[in-house]
Amino acid sequence: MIQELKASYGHLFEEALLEEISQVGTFKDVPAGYKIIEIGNYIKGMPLLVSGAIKILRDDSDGDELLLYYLEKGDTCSMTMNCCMGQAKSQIKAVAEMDTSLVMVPVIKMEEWAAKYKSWRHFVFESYHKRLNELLQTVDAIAFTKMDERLLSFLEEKSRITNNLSIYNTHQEIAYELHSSRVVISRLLKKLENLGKIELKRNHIQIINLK
Amino acid sequence: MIQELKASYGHLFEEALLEEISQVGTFKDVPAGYKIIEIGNYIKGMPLLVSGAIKILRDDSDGDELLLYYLEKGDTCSMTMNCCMGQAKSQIKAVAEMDTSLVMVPVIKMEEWAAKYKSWRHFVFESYHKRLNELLQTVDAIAFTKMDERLLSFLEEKSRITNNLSIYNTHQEIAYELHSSRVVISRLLKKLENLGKIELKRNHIQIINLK
DNA sequence: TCTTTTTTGTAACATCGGTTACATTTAATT
DNA sequence: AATTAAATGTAACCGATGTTACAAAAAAGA
Repeated sequence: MIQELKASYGHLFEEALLEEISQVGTFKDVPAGYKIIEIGNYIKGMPLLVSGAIKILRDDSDGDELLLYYLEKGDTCSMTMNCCMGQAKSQIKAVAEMDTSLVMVPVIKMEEWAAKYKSWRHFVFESYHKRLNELLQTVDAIAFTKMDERLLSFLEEKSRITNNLSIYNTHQEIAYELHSSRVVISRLLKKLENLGKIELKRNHIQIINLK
Repeated sequence: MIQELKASYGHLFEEALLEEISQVGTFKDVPAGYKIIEIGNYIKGMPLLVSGAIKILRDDSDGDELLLYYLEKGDTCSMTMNCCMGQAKSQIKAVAEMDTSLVMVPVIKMEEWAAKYKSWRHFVFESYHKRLNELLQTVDAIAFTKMDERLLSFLEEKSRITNNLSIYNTHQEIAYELHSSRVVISRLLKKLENLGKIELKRNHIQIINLK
Protein backbone atom coordinates (compact mmCIF):
# COMPACT_ATOMS: atom_id res chain seq x y z
CA MET A 1 0.00 0.00 0.00
CA ILE A 2 2.81 2.39 0.80
CA GLN A 3 3.90 2.34 -2.83
CA GLU A 4 0.50 3.35 -4.22
CA LEU A 5 0.32 6.07 -1.59
CA LYS A 6 3.69 7.41 -2.57
CA ALA A 7 2.80 7.42 -6.23
CA SER A 8 -0.17 9.70 -5.56
CA TYR A 9 0.84 11.60 -2.45
CA GLY A 10 4.63 11.28 -2.24
CA HIS A 11 5.18 14.77 -3.61
CA LEU A 12 2.68 16.22 -1.14
CA PHE A 13 3.47 14.55 2.19
CA GLU A 14 6.66 13.98 4.11
CA GLU A 15 7.89 10.48 4.84
CA ALA A 16 6.63 10.41 8.43
CA LEU A 17 3.11 11.34 7.41
CA LEU A 18 3.04 8.79 4.62
CA GLU A 19 4.14 6.23 7.15
CA GLU A 20 1.34 7.18 9.56
CA ILE A 21 -1.23 7.08 6.81
CA SER A 22 -0.18 3.64 5.72
CA GLN A 23 -0.46 2.46 9.30
CA VAL A 24 -3.89 3.77 10.20
CA GLY A 25 -5.46 3.93 6.72
CA THR A 26 -7.34 1.12 5.07
CA PHE A 27 -6.98 0.49 1.37
CA LYS A 28 -10.18 0.09 -0.58
CA ASP A 29 -11.03 -0.78 -4.17
CA VAL A 30 -14.46 0.16 -5.43
CA PRO A 31 -15.94 -0.74 -8.83
CA ALA A 32 -17.38 1.79 -11.30
CA GLY A 33 -20.86 2.82 -10.28
CA TYR A 34 -20.35 1.99 -6.61
CA LYS A 35 -22.19 4.39 -4.34
CA ILE A 36 -19.60 5.50 -1.83
CA ILE A 37 -21.65 8.02 0.10
CA GLU A 38 -25.36 8.84 0.10
CA ILE A 39 -27.02 11.95 1.41
CA GLY A 40 -27.74 11.56 5.09
CA ASN A 41 -24.92 9.09 5.73
CA TYR A 42 -22.76 9.62 8.75
CA ILE A 43 -19.16 9.49 7.73
CA LYS A 44 -16.51 7.72 9.66
CA GLY A 45 -13.51 8.13 7.40
CA MET A 46 -11.84 10.50 5.06
CA PRO A 47 -11.06 9.20 1.56
CA LEU A 48 -7.76 9.87 -0.18
CA LEU A 49 -8.01 9.02 -3.87
CA VAL A 50 -5.21 6.88 -5.20
CA SER A 51 -6.54 6.11 -8.67
CA GLY A 52 -9.77 6.40 -10.64
CA ALA A 53 -12.39 9.10 -10.22
CA ILE A 54 -15.42 9.86 -8.10
CA LYS A 55 -18.33 12.09 -9.04
CA ILE A 56 -19.94 14.24 -6.40
CA LEU A 57 -23.66 14.87 -6.80
CA ARG A 58 -26.25 16.96 -5.08
CA ASP A 59 -29.71 15.48 -4.60
CA ASP A 60 -32.82 17.31 -3.59
CA SER A 61 -35.77 15.88 -1.75
CA ASP A 62 -37.76 15.17 -4.93
CA GLY A 63 -35.07 12.87 -6.27
CA ASP A 64 -33.66 15.56 -8.51
CA GLU A 65 -29.95 15.30 -9.06
CA LEU A 66 -27.09 17.52 -10.16
CA LEU A 67 -23.45 16.77 -10.85
CA LEU A 68 -21.22 19.08 -8.83
CA TYR A 69 -17.68 18.00 -9.73
CA TYR A 70 -15.24 15.12 -9.97
CA LEU A 71 -12.52 13.98 -7.60
CA GLU A 72 -9.35 12.50 -9.07
CA LYS A 73 -6.06 11.03 -7.95
CA GLY A 74 -4.57 13.12 -5.16
CA ASP A 75 -7.92 14.63 -4.23
CA THR A 76 -9.94 14.23 -1.10
CA CYS A 77 -13.51 15.08 -0.30
CA SER A 78 -13.84 18.38 1.53
CA MET A 79 -17.48 17.74 2.11
CA THR A 80 -16.50 14.61 3.93
CA MET A 81 -14.03 16.56 6.03
CA ASN A 82 -16.90 18.81 6.96
CA CYS A 83 -19.10 15.98 8.00
CA CYS A 84 -16.31 14.32 9.90
CA MET A 85 -15.57 17.35 11.98
CA GLY A 86 -19.12 18.28 12.79
CA GLN A 87 -20.34 14.68 13.11
CA ALA A 88 -22.89 15.89 10.61
CA LYS A 89 -24.72 14.03 7.90
CA SER A 90 -23.45 14.09 4.38
CA GLN A 91 -24.96 16.75 2.18
CA ILE A 92 -23.87 15.03 -1.02
CA LYS A 93 -23.74 11.73 -2.85
CA ALA A 94 -20.49 10.22 -4.07
CA VAL A 95 -20.39 7.61 -6.84
CA ALA A 96 -17.35 5.96 -8.40
CA GLU A 97 -17.12 7.13 -11.99
CA MET A 98 -14.80 4.25 -12.80
CA ASP A 99 -12.94 1.56 -10.90
CA THR A 100 -11.30 3.48 -8.11
CA SER A 101 -8.78 2.90 -5.33
CA LEU A 102 -8.70 4.94 -2.18
CA VAL A 103 -7.30 5.02 1.31
CA MET A 104 -9.69 5.66 4.14
CA VAL A 105 -8.28 7.59 7.07
CA PRO A 106 -10.03 7.75 10.46
CA VAL A 107 -11.51 11.11 11.24
CA ILE A 108 -9.56 11.72 14.43
CA LYS A 109 -6.29 11.73 12.53
CA MET A 110 -7.34 14.63 10.43
CA GLU A 111 -7.29 17.04 13.35
CA GLU A 112 -4.22 15.48 14.92
CA TRP A 113 -2.19 15.77 11.71
CA ALA A 114 -3.30 19.35 11.16
CA ALA A 115 -1.39 20.28 14.29
CA LYS A 116 1.56 18.04 13.52
CA TYR A 117 2.27 18.27 9.79
CA LYS A 118 2.54 21.41 7.77
CA SER A 119 2.09 19.44 4.56
CA TRP A 120 -1.17 18.04 5.86
CA ARG A 121 -2.46 21.50 6.70
CA HIS A 122 -1.57 22.63 3.21
CA PHE A 123 -3.25 19.63 1.71
CA VAL A 124 -6.44 20.20 3.66
CA PHE A 125 -6.58 23.92 2.87
CA GLU A 126 -5.74 23.25 -0.74
CA SER A 127 -8.57 20.72 -0.92
CA TYR A 128 -11.08 23.18 0.44
CA HIS A 129 -9.75 25.71 -1.99
CA LYS A 130 -10.23 23.44 -5.00
CA ARG A 131 -13.66 22.34 -3.93
CA LEU A 132 -14.90 25.86 -3.30
CA ASN A 133 -13.70 26.90 -6.73
CA GLU A 134 -15.31 23.91 -8.38
CA LEU A 135 -18.57 24.68 -6.63
CA LEU A 136 -18.28 28.25 -7.90
CA GLN A 137 -17.86 26.93 -11.42
CA THR A 138 -20.94 24.81 -10.96
CA VAL A 139 -22.82 27.89 -9.83
CA ASP A 140 -21.56 29.74 -12.91
CA ALA A 141 -22.68 26.92 -15.15
CA ILE A 142 -26.22 26.73 -13.86
CA ALA A 143 -26.69 30.46 -13.25
CA PHE A 144 -25.07 31.96 -16.32
CA THR A 145 -25.02 29.41 -19.11
CA LYS A 146 -27.59 27.58 -21.22
CA MET A 147 -28.13 23.88 -21.44
CA ASP A 148 -26.34 23.44 -24.78
CA GLU A 149 -23.14 24.92 -23.37
CA ARG A 150 -23.47 22.91 -20.20
CA LEU A 151 -23.89 19.75 -22.23
CA LEU A 152 -20.77 20.51 -24.22
CA SER A 153 -18.77 21.11 -21.03
CA PHE A 154 -20.15 17.91 -19.60
CA LEU A 155 -18.95 15.88 -22.59
CA GLU A 156 -15.54 17.54 -22.50
CA GLU A 157 -15.05 16.97 -18.79
CA LYS A 158 -16.30 13.41 -18.88
CA SER A 159 -13.98 12.62 -21.75
CA ARG A 160 -11.07 14.20 -19.88
CA ILE A 161 -11.78 12.35 -16.65
CA THR A 162 -12.15 8.95 -18.30
CA ASN A 163 -9.42 9.71 -20.81
CA ASN A 164 -11.62 8.37 -23.56
CA LEU A 165 -13.29 9.92 -26.61
CA SER A 166 -16.11 7.44 -26.25
CA ILE A 167 -18.66 8.27 -23.61
CA TYR A 168 -20.76 5.36 -22.45
CA ASN A 169 -23.93 6.89 -21.10
CA THR A 170 -27.56 6.93 -22.07
CA HIS A 171 -29.24 10.24 -22.72
CA GLN A 172 -31.31 9.62 -19.61
CA GLU A 173 -28.23 9.31 -17.43
CA ILE A 174 -26.82 12.56 -18.77
CA ALA A 175 -30.16 14.24 -18.20
CA TYR A 176 -30.08 13.23 -14.55
CA GLU A 177 -26.60 14.59 -13.97
CA LEU A 178 -27.40 17.91 -15.61
CA HIS A 179 -30.81 18.05 -13.95
CA SER A 180 -32.63 18.18 -17.26
CA SER A 181 -34.93 15.80 -19.13
CA ARG A 182 -34.12 13.02 -21.55
CA VAL A 183 -35.97 14.66 -24.44
CA VAL A 184 -34.05 17.89 -24.03
CA ILE A 185 -30.70 16.09 -23.95
CA SER A 186 -31.57 13.98 -27.00
CA ARG A 187 -32.58 17.15 -28.83
CA LEU A 188 -29.34 18.97 -28.02
CA LEU A 189 -27.16 15.93 -28.71
CA LYS A 190 -28.76 15.61 -32.12
CA LYS A 191 -27.89 19.24 -32.79
CA LEU A 192 -24.28 18.55 -31.81
CA GLU A 193 -24.25 15.57 -34.14
CA ASN A 194 -25.55 17.70 -37.00
CA LEU A 195 -22.75 20.16 -36.30
CA GLY A 196 -20.28 17.28 -36.71
CA LYS A 197 -19.04 17.51 -33.12
CA ILE A 198 -20.15 14.05 -32.05
CA GLU A 199 -21.61 10.79 -33.37
CA LEU A 200 -24.50 9.13 -31.63
CA LYS A 201 -24.73 5.39 -31.09
CA ARG A 202 -26.76 3.40 -28.66
CA ASN A 203 -25.38 3.75 -25.11
CA HIS A 204 -22.42 5.51 -26.58
CA ILE A 205 -21.40 8.97 -27.75
CA GLN A 206 -18.34 9.29 -29.93
CA ILE A 207 -16.56 12.62 -29.68
CA ILE A 208 -15.33 13.90 -33.03
CA ASN A 209 -14.39 17.49 -32.35
CA LEU A 210 -15.96 19.57 -29.61
CA LYS A 211 -14.41 22.91 -30.61
CA MET B 1 -10.40 46.84 20.20
CA ILE B 2 -9.88 43.86 22.47
CA GLN B 3 -13.37 44.34 23.89
CA GLU B 4 -15.11 44.23 20.54
CA LEU B 5 -13.07 41.17 19.65
CA LYS B 6 -14.07 39.42 22.83
CA ALA B 7 -17.71 40.22 22.28
CA SER B 8 -17.66 38.45 18.91
CA TYR B 9 -14.92 35.87 19.30
CA GLY B 10 -14.40 35.47 23.02
CA HIS B 11 -16.38 32.26 23.15
CA LEU B 12 -14.39 30.86 20.21
CA PHE B 13 -10.76 31.73 20.94
CA GLU B 14 -8.57 31.34 23.98
CA GLU B 15 -7.12 34.38 25.69
CA ALA B 16 -3.67 34.06 24.12
CA LEU B 17 -5.07 33.98 20.61
CA LEU B 18 -7.33 36.95 21.25
CA GLU B 19 -4.28 38.77 22.51
CA GLU B 20 -2.31 37.96 19.37
CA ILE B 21 -5.16 39.01 17.12
CA SER B 22 -5.50 42.34 18.85
CA GLN B 23 -1.79 42.89 18.43
CA VAL B 24 -1.37 42.11 14.73
CA GLY B 25 -4.90 42.86 13.50
CA THR B 26 -6.13 46.22 12.31
CA PHE B 27 -9.60 47.41 13.11
CA LYS B 28 -11.64 48.72 10.23
CA ASP B 29 -15.05 50.35 9.87
CA VAL B 30 -16.70 50.29 6.48
CA PRO B 31 -19.95 52.01 5.51
CA ALA B 32 -22.95 50.28 3.94
CA GLY B 33 -22.38 49.74 0.25
CA TYR B 34 -18.60 49.80 0.51
CA LYS B 35 -16.98 47.41 -1.95
CA ILE B 36 -14.54 45.44 0.18
CA ILE B 37 -13.26 43.03 -2.45
CA GLU B 38 -13.65 42.94 -6.21
CA ILE B 39 -13.08 39.99 -8.50
CA GLY B 40 -9.43 39.88 -9.50
CA ASN B 41 -8.16 41.62 -6.38
CA TYR B 42 -5.15 40.18 -4.65
CA ILE B 43 -5.88 39.83 -1.00
CA LYS B 44 -3.50 40.70 1.73
CA GLY B 45 -5.56 40.13 4.83
CA MET B 46 -8.20 37.96 6.30
CA PRO B 47 -11.33 39.68 7.64
CA LEU B 48 -12.93 38.74 10.94
CA LEU B 49 -16.41 40.24 11.19
CA VAL B 50 -17.11 42.05 14.42
CA SER B 51 -20.45 43.65 13.57
CA GLY B 52 -22.64 44.31 10.57
CA ALA B 53 -22.94 42.08 7.50
CA ILE B 54 -21.22 41.54 4.17
CA LYS B 55 -22.75 40.08 1.07
CA ILE B 56 -20.67 37.82 -1.14
CA LEU B 57 -21.46 37.95 -4.86
CA ARG B 58 -20.32 36.10 -7.93
CA ASP B 59 -19.82 38.10 -11.13
CA ASP B 60 -19.40 36.72 -14.58
CA SER B 61 -17.53 38.34 -17.43
CA ASP B 62 -20.66 39.91 -18.95
CA GLY B 63 -21.36 41.88 -15.81
CA ASP B 64 -23.97 39.40 -14.62
CA GLU B 65 -24.19 39.07 -10.89
CA LEU B 66 -25.47 36.59 -8.34
CA LEU B 67 -25.75 36.77 -4.57
CA LEU B 68 -24.04 33.78 -2.96
CA TYR B 69 -24.48 34.36 0.77
CA TYR B 70 -24.02 36.74 3.67
CA LEU B 71 -21.30 36.93 6.29
CA GLU B 72 -22.24 38.04 9.80
CA LYS B 73 -20.65 38.67 13.18
CA GLY B 74 -18.21 35.88 14.01
CA ASP B 75 -17.82 34.86 10.36
CA THR B 76 -14.80 35.07 8.16
CA CYS B 77 -14.42 34.78 4.42
CA SER B 78 -13.26 31.33 3.36
CA MET B 79 -12.80 32.53 -0.16
CA THR B 80 -10.38 35.06 1.16
CA MET B 81 -8.51 32.38 3.03
CA ASN B 82 -8.21 30.56 -0.26
CA CYS B 83 -6.82 33.51 -2.04
CA CYS B 84 -4.45 34.28 0.76
CA MET B 85 -2.95 30.85 0.77
CA GLY B 86 -2.58 30.46 -2.95
CA GLN B 87 -1.68 34.09 -3.59
CA ALA B 88 -4.52 33.82 -6.02
CA LYS B 89 -6.94 36.43 -7.23
CA SER B 90 -10.33 36.75 -5.65
CA GLN B 91 -13.10 34.83 -7.34
CA ILE B 92 -15.82 36.84 -5.68
CA LYS B 93 -16.98 40.33 -4.82
CA ALA B 94 -17.68 41.42 -1.25
CA VAL B 95 -19.89 44.40 -0.45
CA ALA B 96 -20.90 45.72 2.97
CA GLU B 97 -24.64 45.18 3.35
CA MET B 98 -24.72 47.68 6.20
CA ASP B 99 -22.21 49.61 8.28
CA THR B 100 -19.73 46.97 9.29
CA SER B 101 -16.73 46.57 11.60
CA LEU B 102 -14.03 44.03 11.01
CA VAL B 103 -10.54 43.09 12.06
CA MET B 104 -8.04 42.41 9.31
CA VAL B 105 -5.45 39.78 10.10
CA PRO B 106 -2.27 39.35 8.04
CA VAL B 107 -2.24 36.21 5.92
CA ILE B 108 0.89 34.71 7.43
CA LYS B 109 -0.73 34.45 10.82
CA MET B 110 -3.43 32.20 9.53
CA GLU B 111 -1.02 29.33 8.88
CA GLU B 112 1.01 30.02 11.99
CA TRP B 113 -2.03 29.93 14.24
CA ALA B 114 -3.33 26.77 12.60
CA ALA B 115 -0.31 24.97 14.00
CA LYS B 116 -0.44 26.73 17.35
CA TYR B 117 -4.09 27.03 18.40
CA LYS B 118 -6.65 24.28 18.32
CA SER B 119 -9.43 26.82 18.53
CA TRP B 120 -8.11 28.55 15.43
CA ARG B 121 -8.06 25.29 13.50
CA HIS B 122 -11.61 24.66 14.54
CA PHE B 123 -12.62 28.14 13.54
CA VAL B 124 -11.03 27.82 10.10
CA PHE B 125 -12.51 24.39 9.43
CA GLU B 126 -15.86 25.51 10.73
CA SER B 127 -15.76 28.51 8.38
CA TYR B 128 -15.05 26.35 5.37
CA HIS B 129 -17.81 24.09 6.50
CA LYS B 130 -20.36 26.88 6.72
CA ARG B 131 -19.35 28.39 3.40
CA LEU B 132 -19.46 25.10 1.55
CA ASN B 133 -22.94 24.47 2.89
CA GLU B 134 -24.09 27.94 1.97
CA LEU B 135 -22.76 27.49 -1.53
CA LEU B 136 -24.64 24.20 -1.70
CA GLN B 137 -27.81 26.00 -0.72
CA THR B 138 -27.19 28.54 -3.44
CA VAL B 139 -26.78 25.70 -5.90
CA ASP B 140 -30.05 24.20 -4.68
CA ALA B 141 -31.79 27.52 -5.07
CA ILE B 142 -30.74 28.14 -8.65
CA ALA B 143 -30.88 24.52 -9.79
CA PHE B 144 -34.04 23.29 -8.13
CA THR B 145 -36.30 26.22 -7.36
CA LYS B 146 -38.21 28.81 -9.33
CA MET B 147 -37.80 32.54 -9.22
CA ASP B 148 -40.86 33.22 -7.05
CA GLU B 149 -39.52 30.97 -4.31
CA ARG B 150 -36.07 32.44 -4.62
CA LEU B 151 -37.49 35.94 -4.32
CA LEU B 152 -39.36 34.99 -1.17
CA SER B 153 -36.21 33.51 0.35
CA PHE B 154 -34.30 36.60 -0.63
CA LEU B 155 -36.75 38.87 1.18
CA GLU B 156 -36.75 36.65 4.25
CA GLU B 157 -32.98 36.46 4.44
CA LYS B 158 -32.48 40.16 3.80
CA SER B 159 -34.97 41.00 6.49
CA ARG B 160 -33.25 38.64 8.91
CA ILE B 161 -29.78 39.99 8.17
CA THR B 162 -30.78 43.62 8.53
CA ASN B 163 -33.18 42.85 11.36
CA ASN B 164 -35.78 45.02 9.67
CA LEU B 165 -39.16 44.36 8.09
CA SER B 166 -38.53 47.20 5.67
CA ILE B 167 -36.30 46.37 2.76
CA TYR B 168 -34.76 49.36 1.05
CA ASN B 169 -33.97 48.20 -2.46
CA THR B 170 -35.21 48.98 -5.92
CA HIS B 171 -36.58 46.16 -8.03
CA GLN B 172 -33.57 46.58 -10.28
CA GLU B 173 -31.15 45.97 -7.42
CA ILE B 174 -32.96 42.81 -6.41
CA ALA B 175 -32.96 41.65 -10.02
CA TYR B 176 -29.18 42.00 -10.15
CA GLU B 177 -28.62 39.97 -7.00
CA LEU B 178 -30.92 37.17 -8.14
CA HIS B 179 -29.57 37.37 -11.68
CA SER B 180 -32.95 38.10 -13.16
CA SER B 181 -34.52 41.11 -14.86
CA ARG B 182 -36.29 44.09 -13.37
CA VAL B 183 -39.56 43.32 -15.16
CA VAL B 184 -39.65 39.79 -13.81
CA ILE B 185 -38.99 40.94 -10.26
CA SER B 186 -41.62 43.68 -10.46
CA ARG B 187 -44.09 41.11 -11.75
CA LEU B 188 -43.41 38.64 -8.96
CA LEU B 189 -43.35 41.34 -6.27
CA LYS B 190 -46.75 42.52 -7.45
CA LYS B 191 -48.03 38.96 -7.07
CA LEU B 192 -46.67 38.83 -3.52
CA GLU B 193 -48.39 42.13 -2.80
CA ASN B 194 -51.68 40.78 -4.11
CA LEU B 195 -51.26 37.80 -1.82
CA GLY B 196 -50.92 40.21 1.09
CA LYS B 197 -47.39 39.16 1.92
CA ILE B 198 -45.76 42.52 1.27
CA GLU B 199 -46.53 46.14 0.48
CA LEU B 200 -44.73 47.96 -2.29
CA LYS B 201 -43.50 51.53 -1.97
CA ARG B 202 -40.88 53.38 -3.92
CA ASN B 203 -37.38 52.18 -2.97
CA HIS B 204 -38.95 50.22 -0.19
CA ILE B 205 -40.67 46.91 0.39
CA GLN B 206 -42.65 46.43 3.57
CA ILE B 207 -42.91 42.86 4.76
CA ILE B 208 -46.33 41.99 6.11
CA ASN B 209 -46.27 38.23 6.40
CA LEU B 210 -44.11 36.00 4.25
CA LYS B 211 -45.61 32.68 5.32
C1' DT C 1 -43.62 75.55 -10.39
C1' DC C 2 -41.68 73.23 -14.29
C1' DT C 3 -38.54 69.91 -15.93
C1' DT C 4 -35.90 65.92 -15.61
C1' DT C 5 -34.67 61.59 -13.71
C1' DT C 6 -35.70 57.49 -11.37
C1' DT C 7 -38.70 53.96 -10.30
C1' DT C 8 -42.57 51.16 -11.05
C1' DG C 9 -46.56 49.00 -13.78
C1' DT C 10 -48.00 46.45 -17.59
C1' DA C 11 -48.80 44.53 -22.18
C1' DA C 12 -47.12 41.89 -25.99
C1' DC C 13 -44.01 38.82 -27.51
C1' DA C 14 -39.82 35.52 -27.89
C1' DT C 15 -37.23 31.71 -26.27
C1' DC C 16 -35.57 28.00 -23.69
C1' DG C 17 -36.47 24.08 -21.57
C1' DG C 18 -39.82 20.71 -19.80
C1' DT C 19 -43.84 17.44 -20.78
C1' DT C 20 -46.61 14.20 -23.22
C1' DA C 21 -47.18 11.09 -26.64
C1' DC C 22 -45.89 7.89 -29.88
C1' DA C 23 -42.92 5.80 -33.43
C1' DT C 24 -38.63 3.64 -34.48
C1' DT C 25 -34.44 1.36 -33.68
C1' DT C 26 -31.46 -1.67 -31.29
C1' DA C 27 -30.32 -5.01 -28.05
C1' DA C 28 -31.51 -8.71 -24.92
C1' DT C 29 -34.21 -12.75 -23.88
C1' DT C 30 -37.03 -16.67 -24.67
C1' DA D 1 -36.85 -16.37 -35.18
C1' DA D 2 -40.12 -14.19 -32.24
C1' DT D 3 -40.91 -11.46 -28.30
C1' DT D 4 -39.82 -8.10 -25.00
C1' DA D 5 -37.37 -4.34 -23.13
C1' DA D 6 -34.46 -0.38 -23.49
C1' DA D 7 -32.89 3.53 -25.89
C1' DT D 8 -33.52 7.03 -29.16
C1' DG D 9 -36.04 10.33 -32.50
C1' DT D 10 -39.45 13.67 -33.12
C1' DA D 11 -43.64 16.45 -33.06
C1' DA D 12 -46.80 19.28 -30.57
C1' DC D 13 -47.58 21.83 -26.79
C1' DC D 14 -46.95 24.52 -22.32
C1' DG D 15 -45.08 27.41 -18.82
C1' DA D 16 -41.57 30.21 -16.74
C1' DT D 17 -38.69 33.69 -17.57
C1' DG D 18 -36.52 37.14 -20.31
C1' DT D 19 -37.06 41.19 -23.69
C1' DT D 20 -38.93 45.31 -25.70
C1' DA D 21 -41.67 49.08 -25.44
C1' DC D 22 -44.15 52.55 -23.38
C1' DA D 23 -46.95 54.82 -19.80
C1' DA D 24 -47.55 56.46 -15.20
C1' DA D 25 -46.01 57.84 -10.75
C1' DA D 26 -42.79 59.67 -7.58
C1' DA D 27 -38.88 62.10 -6.40
C1' DA D 28 -35.17 65.27 -7.31
C1' DG D 29 -33.46 69.35 -9.27
C1' DA D 30 -33.63 73.74 -11.67
